[in-house]
Amino acid sequence: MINQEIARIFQEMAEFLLMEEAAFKPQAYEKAALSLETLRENIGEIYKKEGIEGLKNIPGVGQGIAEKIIEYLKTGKIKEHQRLKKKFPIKIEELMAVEGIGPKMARDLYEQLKIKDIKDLEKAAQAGKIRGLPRFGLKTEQNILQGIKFFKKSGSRFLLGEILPRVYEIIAELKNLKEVKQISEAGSVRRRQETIGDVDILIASSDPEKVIDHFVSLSGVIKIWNKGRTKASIRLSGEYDVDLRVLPEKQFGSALQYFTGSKEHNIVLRKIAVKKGLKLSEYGLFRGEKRIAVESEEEIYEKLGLEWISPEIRENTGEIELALKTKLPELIELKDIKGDCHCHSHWGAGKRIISELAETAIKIGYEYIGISDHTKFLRIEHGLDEKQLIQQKKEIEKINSRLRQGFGGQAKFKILQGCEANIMADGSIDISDKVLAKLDYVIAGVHSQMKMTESEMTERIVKAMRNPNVDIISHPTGRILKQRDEYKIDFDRILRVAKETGTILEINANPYRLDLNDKNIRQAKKIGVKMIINSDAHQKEQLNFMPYGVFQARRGWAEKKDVINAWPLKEFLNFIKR
DNA sequence: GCCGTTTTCGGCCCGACTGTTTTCAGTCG
Repeated sequence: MINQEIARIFQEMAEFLLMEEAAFKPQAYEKAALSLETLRENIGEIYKKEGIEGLKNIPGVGQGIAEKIIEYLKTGKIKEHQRLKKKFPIKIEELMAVEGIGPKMARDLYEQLKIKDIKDLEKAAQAGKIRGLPRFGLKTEQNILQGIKFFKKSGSRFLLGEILPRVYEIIAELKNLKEVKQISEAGSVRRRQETIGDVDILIASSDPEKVIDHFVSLSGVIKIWNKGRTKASIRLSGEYDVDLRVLPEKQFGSALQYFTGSKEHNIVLRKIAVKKGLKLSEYGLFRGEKRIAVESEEEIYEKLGLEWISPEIRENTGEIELALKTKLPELIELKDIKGDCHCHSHWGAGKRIISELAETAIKIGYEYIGISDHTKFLRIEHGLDEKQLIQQKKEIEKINSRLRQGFGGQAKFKILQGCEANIMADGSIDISDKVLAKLDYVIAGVHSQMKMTESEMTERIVKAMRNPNVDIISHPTGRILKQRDEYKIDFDRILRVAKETGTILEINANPYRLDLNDKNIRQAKKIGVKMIINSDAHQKEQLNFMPYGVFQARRGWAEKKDVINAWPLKEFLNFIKR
């Protein structure tokens, strides 16, 4: 996408300009880059429709940067960027990925040792050449080697789904201490980001020593990075790090606000504070020397003239502007979810776990569950054919009538029958329309031949959406976190056709998928395409993936009205095509 | 280079930590 390309160039220009010690320009370019990254409309379209004035309406884009955008649109490059690249022919992004290296150090390393990338850097450090440079020393050299080691084994981010359950356990255990007055996760975990670098936990206590002693002796600790008077860092057996900070009780609110971030969100809050003649930091909101808010986040936001903002949307992508006008969306909550429609019973593999899934769903408090097994094209998953689907339908009817008896004849809980059919390369579905029409709903998804061109893949999915029997598209972009990128698709077109045909897009709650992502969700909401949050459970325990889907939906600003399995079952069934 | 219910010029977010330094620049979150 062209927005991302230009954003990347501006980001790089910001780093180069820092190396040139330019004043204020770097921040300007960085701001423009960030703004383009989160921009939903295509920048080329904006220019075509509204010209340079349209570009200048983008926050952080003024005359100068608008002209550079136009230059890129017309010639495919930006002269100023070329000039900087020539002056600093280095892989700046790569070098800065090493912890402790920023633009200035990268510049010095290039100018004095001709270091252009990590390979050069490692060689120089190993040869002991870095320690002799001005403003560098032995310690810095060792830190660089350490940083390279970490960089190499990375993909060092972890899935929220891998980490959050453990965080809940740690919090529950620390809560048992009577010295712990308040406790919360902070940082990207609290914002429910898809992936997490490290975990931040905050505690309010008057006896930090005791709390920290307990913290570093938690089960599963394999390394203690540091243990201070009010903070400590540990590495857990999953190879991820947890930082703890212990604060005086009174400071908990401002510290929680500060350490939750995001950085971009906090920067804007601090600017708002400055404008009001105040100062915001982790120690509180101040007017001069006087602390006017500190104990709770609500208090801080209120004194800044804002509604309290849910952590999931604290990304400075428009939430602050809405909070100023008290117009924040009412984000969907887990308790709004009335049922789960993407659950596999592995019926074709001879398992009969439908009633177990139903029991689990009843325990969760759902009003219905939808069984949607794979279909015949996916042999390896024991996909069902037409005949098996009809047999399964009969069994589900039987279980449903038994359930009704259990509830004294009342239909308090219902099992629906769907399927997760395959969208073939040509866009057709691997189950006959006649049988599809007999099911309560039909999910269709791409499970093969994922390396098509953008137009091929888009047309494939569009054709499936135009099938009147297809209600829902599962994991619409196909990405698997840390493993595989999304398919090449024209998501705008998918959205337009979804809107036109009334097709529902899935928010797949599996922590490895989380597909749609937050940006997709915001786009869908804006266009008015409805979504459904499904666990994609392959065993009954995985029905508990649902919260991750809800977090993702919240990160995409989705409300109850946008998500059909937050509606009463009757409305849901009325909405789908049949 | 951007931006404006204090400004079209003069501002531009905050604090801790680290390593290298005798007072601070660079990096990070």
